[in-house]
Amino acid sequence: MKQRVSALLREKLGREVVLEKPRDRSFGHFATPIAFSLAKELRKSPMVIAEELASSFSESAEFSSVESVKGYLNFRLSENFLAEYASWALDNPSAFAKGENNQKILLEFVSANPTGPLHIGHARGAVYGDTLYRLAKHLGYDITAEYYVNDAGNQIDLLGLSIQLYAREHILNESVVYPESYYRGEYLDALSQGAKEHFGIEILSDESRQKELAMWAKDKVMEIVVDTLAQTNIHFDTFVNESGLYKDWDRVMKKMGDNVYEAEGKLFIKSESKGDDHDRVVVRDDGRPTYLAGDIVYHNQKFERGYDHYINIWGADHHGYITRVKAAIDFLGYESEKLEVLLAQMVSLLKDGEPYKMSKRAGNVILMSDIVDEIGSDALRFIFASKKSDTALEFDLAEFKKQDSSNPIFYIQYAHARIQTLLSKATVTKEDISKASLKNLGENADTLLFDALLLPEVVEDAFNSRQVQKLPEYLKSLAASLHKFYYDVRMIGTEDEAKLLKLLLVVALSIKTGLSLMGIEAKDRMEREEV
RNA sequence: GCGCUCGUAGCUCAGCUGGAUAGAGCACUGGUUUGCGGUACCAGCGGUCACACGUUCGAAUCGUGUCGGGCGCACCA
Repeated sequence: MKQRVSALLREKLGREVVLEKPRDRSFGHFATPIAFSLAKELRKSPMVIAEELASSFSESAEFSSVESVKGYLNFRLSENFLAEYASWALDNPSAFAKGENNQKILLEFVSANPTGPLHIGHARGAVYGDTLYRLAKHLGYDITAEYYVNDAGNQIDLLGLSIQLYAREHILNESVVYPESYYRGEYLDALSQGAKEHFGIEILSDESRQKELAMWAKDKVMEIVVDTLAQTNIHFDTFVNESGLYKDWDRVMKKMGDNVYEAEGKLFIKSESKGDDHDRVVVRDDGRPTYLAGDIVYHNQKFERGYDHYINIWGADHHGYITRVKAAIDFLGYESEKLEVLLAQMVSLLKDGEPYKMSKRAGNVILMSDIVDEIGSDALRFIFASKKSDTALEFDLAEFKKQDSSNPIFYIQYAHARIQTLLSKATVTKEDISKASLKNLGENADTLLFDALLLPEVVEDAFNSRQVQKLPEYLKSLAASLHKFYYDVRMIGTEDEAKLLKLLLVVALSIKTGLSLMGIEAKDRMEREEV
């Protein structure tokens, strides 16, 4: 709709025009303050310009009215236009709100180390990434969801060690002296039991076999990770293992040319010349590559695969890392502007107002799977998608267990279910409904119809701005409009039943489509809580 | 110290490509149809949009500075 209006204005004025939603719906469906910016160049008052523009639109079929108020230009879409659009959407539900972009995008997210289960911090990036992914797909982008598996380096050695430590204490009943850093958590129990069965009990105490143990275990951990993500409707198209990338090492270094140099027996990249604080070590003096080394070969491989655009979602604690990776991409001869890094901020949890502490050292990490068990995948997704990803978030678990309007996911689901209930009570046939006209519905209904048809704009805006919270915000307000409408207007058994139900179908379509873009399935009825 | 980021109602957060009286939910107070699920709806209460200066016809939104919170400043990942 908005595109249509924009296009008309562009045609008329020969320039892009800012369109906004008026705060007060009585002003119309769309508005633009264009007259203010024209005032200077035309040397006329904004009021006069707006008047002139308004009258020039009087012939358009798309608008029922175009008015100028205090210099603003307010557009009201015609019933015909809205009705036709809505009918089209109902006839082509799977095409509703879709777009026609064909850019190839590589979206990398989660990429948690395969050394333990996902915790609550990973969940935020996971939900954010998957929501972006769904939006992009819907808009027609050729997008690939990728998980980078850091299965090389210290953390993997540490995994082998940690399993042995755990097994020695709990399976072999030895007394163990713990080093400064190692992993802990319940999952080690399953891993050590599994290792015992797979390799035999000797591997649990043979230090020379730690690597072998770790390489086996990291695949098991990835199974846990993939499983947790699947619980939340998150799936990846591709997984790239860091360990498989080093065969290209020499070739990649050659590509970097003289942006790599040796000093003190180590290999550096000249990242300082690209705005970094100082040059970074890529290979240590003992020959072991650093974390950055892995990212260099990985990003080289990404760019060799040839996408139009790259998006990485990283935890906010990695933001200092962006410059380095971009520097490396430049050195490799690619355009680092094609890489967009989005940061997901920290999450802190409350339960009934009390902080829910997460401490790695004590091993009582809050697992993503625990939260899913506690409040369900839908609520988890909704919470994380509802907040701007780049601000720290605090939320209370208890709020999302409530079964009433204070719980937004419940509220939206209830709106959808309410519509289904009404449809099941209809005294008219499906055919009556689909043939019904959406005209002459009255003002309340027109407003609701317009709100429901806004989804395409919201989807596009949410993706383009990378602000996925716009979608849940929209769904909340659409649900509110629906509940209010339900309260104000009696539908079943009235003269207008067919057309009103058709209107509700449009609302349901929007809600259902919107929820599915958030990885949430719309419900047709709410289960009453047993009291 | 340097860099990034955030500071909007008692709480959790929207709004930020500058635009018409600053929004929602929670909490608190009070209401609601002799009707489709009251698992809902309405109203009230509550704000110097951290502060200052600047740009502009117009600033919560842009710029600079100050204060405050978070994160980062590894040859750890």
